[in-house]
This record gives sequence, structure tokens and C-alpha cells, in this order.
Amino acid sequence: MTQPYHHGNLRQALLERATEILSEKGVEGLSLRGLARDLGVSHAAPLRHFSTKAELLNAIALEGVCSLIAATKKADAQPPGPARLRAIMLAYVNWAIANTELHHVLRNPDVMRHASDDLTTLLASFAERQKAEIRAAQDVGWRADEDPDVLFLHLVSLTAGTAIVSTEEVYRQRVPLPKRQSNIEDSIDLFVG
Amino acid sequence: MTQPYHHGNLRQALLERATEILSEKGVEGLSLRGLARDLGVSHAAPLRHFSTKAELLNAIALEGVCSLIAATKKADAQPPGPARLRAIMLAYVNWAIANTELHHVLRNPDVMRHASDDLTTLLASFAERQKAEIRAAQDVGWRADEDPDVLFLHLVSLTAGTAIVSTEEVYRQRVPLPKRQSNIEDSIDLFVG
DNA sequence: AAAGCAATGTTGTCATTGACTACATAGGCA
DNA sequence: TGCCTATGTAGTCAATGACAACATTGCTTT
Repeated sequence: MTQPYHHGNLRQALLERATEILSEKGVEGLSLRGLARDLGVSHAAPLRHFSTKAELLNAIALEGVCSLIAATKKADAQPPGPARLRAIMLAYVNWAIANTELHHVLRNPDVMRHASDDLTTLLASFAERQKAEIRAAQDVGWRADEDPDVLFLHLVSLTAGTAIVSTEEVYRQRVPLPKRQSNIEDSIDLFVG
Repeated sequence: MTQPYHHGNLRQALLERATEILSEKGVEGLSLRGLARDLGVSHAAPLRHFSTKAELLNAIALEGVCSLIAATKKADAQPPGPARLRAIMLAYVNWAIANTELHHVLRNPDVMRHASDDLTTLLASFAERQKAEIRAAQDVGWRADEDPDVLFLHLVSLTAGTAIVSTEEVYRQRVPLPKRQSNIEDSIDLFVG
């Protein structure tokens, strides 16, 4: 029995294997030729799906953002206001913990440097959605007198910061899990009140 | 007039040029051979000073951490307590703004993956110093009844988060400077009280 | 069903890079 | 003066990204 000429689902296989490699060896350890070897296809086959390494990373990042957006959408179960803000922030941080490597990809300058229009647009719309949630909360009386832009930055700083602290090895080794969770809740409480 | 056989200060020149390249093209755009070309030396000359690309990145990161530590040391002018905590956090964020690229290098997984013992030790000692400052502030009565480890994570989350929001292009484009500064001060106030 | 065609995969090739080795030069020290 | 080490050079090799020319497959359109 011989291998079929066509892989069948090479694009998806590439994305999956690439994500594995990223966890293990990072962007620098990811190579199109290495992926081809791992999947048993010829060295140029990946180019049919991603004509450059940057394009592959882009596709992975795009998947990541979609998954992140989906995760935070669940906060819509809460009514607009501080409760929903809290849910969004929690969802973000929990997503980062559950998808550490994707989170790192999205934070990697070498990836985002080549961000496609699709990707930047999606990220921008995600930011806009957060801004809208801030305004909605203010409409319900939450911190109604403060500057929504500054509140937006607060929210982003806090979620980004707690996500980083929750996922980076340095802190995971240095501080036990329950305390890390306290940090997340306390930080968010500090913001949403 | 011919070039002298020896460059004279190649190591330093490499570090400086490499930092420039990192700002422009990131880690992936940095190559030892490219540096050699830029500095007019042979393609293998850099290897005398940094036997691998990772070692060069490490040296740059080490310089960065030293400079960061020096910047935050100025907070010692304040007496131990919340005032000094505030000064440390402000110094950190201002350093990140003034040295955006070094900050990105320190946050780059592809760099820190190969961190030398020197580098990890230095970073660990920096973290320990922050922890000590937290305890010192508690000794003066600031949040004396809270868990110092959780407070430490708070501090790190906040500084990391505000530093990121202050330096990343996405937010710099989206929110004007004065509001970004309000965010920094408000965020820190929220923490130190 | 057959022809044609686009999608997908392969082989071959080239320039660039990281990394190693052997060799050249310079400057300090016995 | 003569050696010795630090520093720089030239040559080489394997791995990689990227491209081109060719092969195979399966859908589509008659």
C-alpha cells in the first residue's frame, strides 16, 4: 500500500502541526520544510497552502483571534453593565490560560509584524466591541462620569497584564495556582468594582 | 587608506547595530551575516563575540534588564511604602516607553527561550526586589492584611499591562497620548491607593 | 462519458543563513 | 625579541525559504 498522491487535508494538518511546533520551539523553530517532513509530504507542498512562512503564522493567528472572540462572546449571557465586563475579562484571561501558545502567537511581534488586513481588521473590531461594552456599562450608570477611552485602556491593560502573569512560566513557577487565581479576580474586581 | 585588520570595538558595534535592526525588522530580520555586512567585517567575525544568534540576543536582553533595573533603582529616593511602589511602577512603564524595542525583546518568547543563567538570575532578582518592596510597604501599614504574593502579582500585572498598552502600536494609534498617560496614573493609583 | 481545467503535490534549483574549521594578523607580555 | 592569545578572514556545509517546471487528481462542463 502506497501513500496517496494527495494528502487530503494538508492545510488543516499544517495548521495543527504548526501550532504544536510553536508550543515546543516557538516561531524560530517552525519551518515549512520541517512541517512537510512531519506530515510526510514533499518539501514544497506546504507552499500550495501558505506561500510564505509569514502567511502560515497569519492563518494561525487568525484562528486564534476567532477562538478568542468566540470565547468572550459567551459573556453576552450577562446583561450589559459591569457584570458583563467582568465576564468578558474573565473569559479573555481564561482563554489565554487554555490557549497559552495561541496567546503568545498573538503577542509575538514577529508574527504581528506581517499581520494581514483580515487579521488587523478582526483585532480592531474586537477592540471596538470592548469599547462599546464600556459605553454600555456607563449607560447603566457604571463609572458614568469617567472618560470611556481611559476606561478602555484600563480594561485592556488589566486583561493583558493578568493574562501574561497567568501564562508566563516565570510566574507560574514562582506563585502557586490559587494565588494566581486570586490575582485575576482581585484585579478584575478592582476595575469593575 | 585601507580598513584596519581589527575593527577595534566590534562587540559593542554589533550590540548597537543589532538593537537598531531589532526595532526595524524584529528578531527574524536580524542575521549575524547581515550585521557583519553592515559593519564591514567578514561574515564570520561576529562569531568571535557571539558564537550563536541566540547568544547575541541574550546579551542584548541582559543589557536591557540592567538598564531597566537601573531605571527602577531611582525609586529608592522615595521612602519605603506606597510612594516608592508608585515610583517603581512609573519608572518601569516609562522605561518601557523610552526603550520600546528592548522591552519587546524581553517579552519575546523566541529570545527568552534561550535565556542564559545570567539573564534568568538577574530577572529573578528583579522580581525578588519587587516582592521585598511589597513587604516593606506592608510593614509600613499599606494593605498589611493582604497576601504579599497576590499583591506582587497585582503589581506585575499592572506594570506589564500598562507598559504593553503604552507601547503597542495598536493602542498608540487608537488613543491619544494624554489619555494613555491618564491610564497609567489611574491604573497605578488604583493599586497603590 | 470525455475533455479540459484548476487544485494540489513533487522534483529541482538557488540565494541566504547559522555554524564550523583552518588560517592570518595584531597587540600584549615574558 | 619571540611567543601567545584575542580577533578577524576565507572556505565550507547543511538547513531553510522561495521559486519554477512538471505530475497527478478530481471536479465540471459539455
